Amino acid sequence: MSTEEHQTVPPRLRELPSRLLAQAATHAQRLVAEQLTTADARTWHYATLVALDAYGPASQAGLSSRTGIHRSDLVAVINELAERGLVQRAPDPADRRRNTVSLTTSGRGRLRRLEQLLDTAQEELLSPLSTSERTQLIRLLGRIVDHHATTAAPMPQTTPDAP
Amino acid sequence: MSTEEHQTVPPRLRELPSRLLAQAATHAQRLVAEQLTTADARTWHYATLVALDAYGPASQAGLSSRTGIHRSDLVAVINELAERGLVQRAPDPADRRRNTVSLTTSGRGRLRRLEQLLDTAQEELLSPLSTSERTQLIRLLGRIVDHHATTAAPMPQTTPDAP
DNA sequence: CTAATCTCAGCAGAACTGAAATTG
DNA sequence: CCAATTTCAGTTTTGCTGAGATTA
Repeated sequence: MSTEEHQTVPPRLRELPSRLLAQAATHAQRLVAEQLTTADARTWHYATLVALDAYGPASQAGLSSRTGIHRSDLVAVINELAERGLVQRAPDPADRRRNTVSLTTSGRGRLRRLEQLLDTAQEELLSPLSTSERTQLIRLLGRIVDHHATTAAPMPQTTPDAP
Repeated sequence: MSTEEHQTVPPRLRELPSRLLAQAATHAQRLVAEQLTTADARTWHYATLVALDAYGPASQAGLSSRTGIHRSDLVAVINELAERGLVQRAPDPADRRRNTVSLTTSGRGRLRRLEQLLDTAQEELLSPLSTSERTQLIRLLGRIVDHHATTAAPMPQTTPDAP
């Protein structure tokens, strides 16, 4: 979606929730990318580091479901993080199909830096809102996302209930 | 952004406003596209028809700023709408660089149909929210979008104030 | 044999860039 | 000569599909 509007836009269009979401998301993505670029990082890098920090070493499949990064794209993300010395990728001795990905010390440090940059971006994004409006917005968005994640949930990688 | 999450996602990630926006926007886009596809239409078709209905015939440049569709992409959109007999494209006699695009009768009828489909999609999207929560969400998103549209406003096609 | 994991190669949609052709 | 409009060709970015190789 185009992010710019310098002219009269029909109100019906301007107030369409799906369009407002698309535009707000575009601005958010831009602000986040601008911040992360200053540290030579991208959003997926941040998501991966957070997941590793929160739950410890994991296989790439595990990281995929914890971050929402597609299994196919994780390869490149881990490559980039490993190049920078932020994570370590080692074969899992218990199951040799898997790689165990773990956070290095400098990865943990980098995560703290990215947290700061992310905070800056969120602050810029939400700057027109008061504190209570921000929490309200987060609550409402969370309800929408939860509803459509659990409702329209398509097949997981491995059908979770079928025998 | 991946739209699926079947596992534990770190709370820090789950509650990140920029991520919530991205996911909500993805769901919104999917729901809207699903509806519009049943009438062989896409979001840009709807936006264009709305703008023509609201402000009357316009050049493609005018439609670009009223809908947010990139000038380059409007060509294809108008082609598709004209193929379906929903708009008419005719050279502007007053300024022969321009095409005047206008809504046909059947275009007006199609717009009413697309309005219904859009309403359905918005209803699905916002179904977990009460009426007052919906208006609250729209208000908050509108504030964010307005702020970043007027604040970070990059150059329009034609600089609007420079002499 | 079936299924999970990692990897790669490539597709599809969306938004944008740059430039040519025409006209003001 | 400069600017605006329409159009086209191509790039970039993103999430995805599909398949091969390896191991459980």
